Amino acid sequence: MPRRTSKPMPSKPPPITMDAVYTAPGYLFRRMQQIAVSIFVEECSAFDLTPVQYAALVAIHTHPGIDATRLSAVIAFDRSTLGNVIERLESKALIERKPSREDKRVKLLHLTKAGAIVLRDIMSSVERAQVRMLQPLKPADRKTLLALLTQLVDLNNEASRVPLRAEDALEHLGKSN
Amino acid sequence: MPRRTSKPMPSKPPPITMDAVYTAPGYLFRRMQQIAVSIFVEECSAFDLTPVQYAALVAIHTHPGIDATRLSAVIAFDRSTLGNVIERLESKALIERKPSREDKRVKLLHLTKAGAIVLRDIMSSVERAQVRMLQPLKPADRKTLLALLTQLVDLNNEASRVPLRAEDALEHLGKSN
DNA sequence: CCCATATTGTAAGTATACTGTCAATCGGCA
DNA sequence: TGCCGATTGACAGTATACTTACAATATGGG
Repeated sequence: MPRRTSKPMPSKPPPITMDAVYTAPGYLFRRMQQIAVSIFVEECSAFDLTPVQYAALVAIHTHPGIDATRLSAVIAFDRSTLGNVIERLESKALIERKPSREDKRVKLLHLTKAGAIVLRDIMSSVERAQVRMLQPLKPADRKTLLALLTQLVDLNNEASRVPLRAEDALEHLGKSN
Repeated sequence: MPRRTSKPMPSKPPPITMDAVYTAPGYLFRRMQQIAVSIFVEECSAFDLTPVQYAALVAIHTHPGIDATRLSAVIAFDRSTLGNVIERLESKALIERKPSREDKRVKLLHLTKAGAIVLRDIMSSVERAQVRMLQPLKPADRKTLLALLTQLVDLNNEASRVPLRAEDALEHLGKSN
């Protein structure tokens, strides 16, 4: 009697169903990202800031005088993408870009007064959005998911096109003007 | 002695650190999505298909003769976004769009021979990509994460701008030509 | 049967998120 | 010191992902 496991026969591939999409981690990550952005934008609609713009503001606040390349490493964005984000934040007068005196290539980033105020005021809305994303889960499950996700993102850091390099942010200290 | 919890004093907000970004679920979802796309594209580079295009191919294969609006509900994409995706798949000759006889507004979608072959051949690469995304976790943790994520996406379905409506796919049966 | 209302695909506009490429500039090494 | 390779910000090009708007078409109620 031919045992199924004896020799790897050129067996028929399984039929393709929607499960090939619905149960794939990649699909779930994409869906969850869509949902997260949607919730964020809704909660923060009064501030007209996207999640990406918020992250950039926080990073510039935390690292005043950082340049665009280092900023991209600190929040794990592509340098090209970040260029546009910075432009929009500048046109909304939330940040300033001033040329460095020591390196004529770089432009140093600072929050404006308006930027600091917006950042301070948006925090509670952001917090509400973050809570809402996980709300449907039981509290213990929220912790579990967050822990596993943190772990997975960290361990997969190098697989990303733009790995997070939080340490890079420190390099600009001591240089700047 | 003034108890901290007695009356909601106008207390100082906590200082803003990068943790306001790094520990936020929304940020982790975005990072994980970046990583997932990166791994998918890498594993499937031989096929020149994006994750979104792959999902569309599977759905059209599973629901031959579906129209664009119903397709968007089945894979939870925006209708506008899907228009461009369909265009690209058509220009690669992986799908066909033919006008319906009963409703002059709709265009019915079918895989071409080439599309069916690409879909069949890409499956193993897709599978490898999905495995790689979760690889860094222990097997038990992979199951936990996947279960929680599936649950969360499902429970948050309505929070998304384009909720998944898998049942919609059935409506086109019995109508079509 | 006719018209108000809804649906369908498409298009324009904005915002990520990448890939390249490029000129200006910088830094280290011969 | 002078040049070569690396870095920096900018730009062009592609692909999601959303918004609003619109014309063509369908449908149901009066």
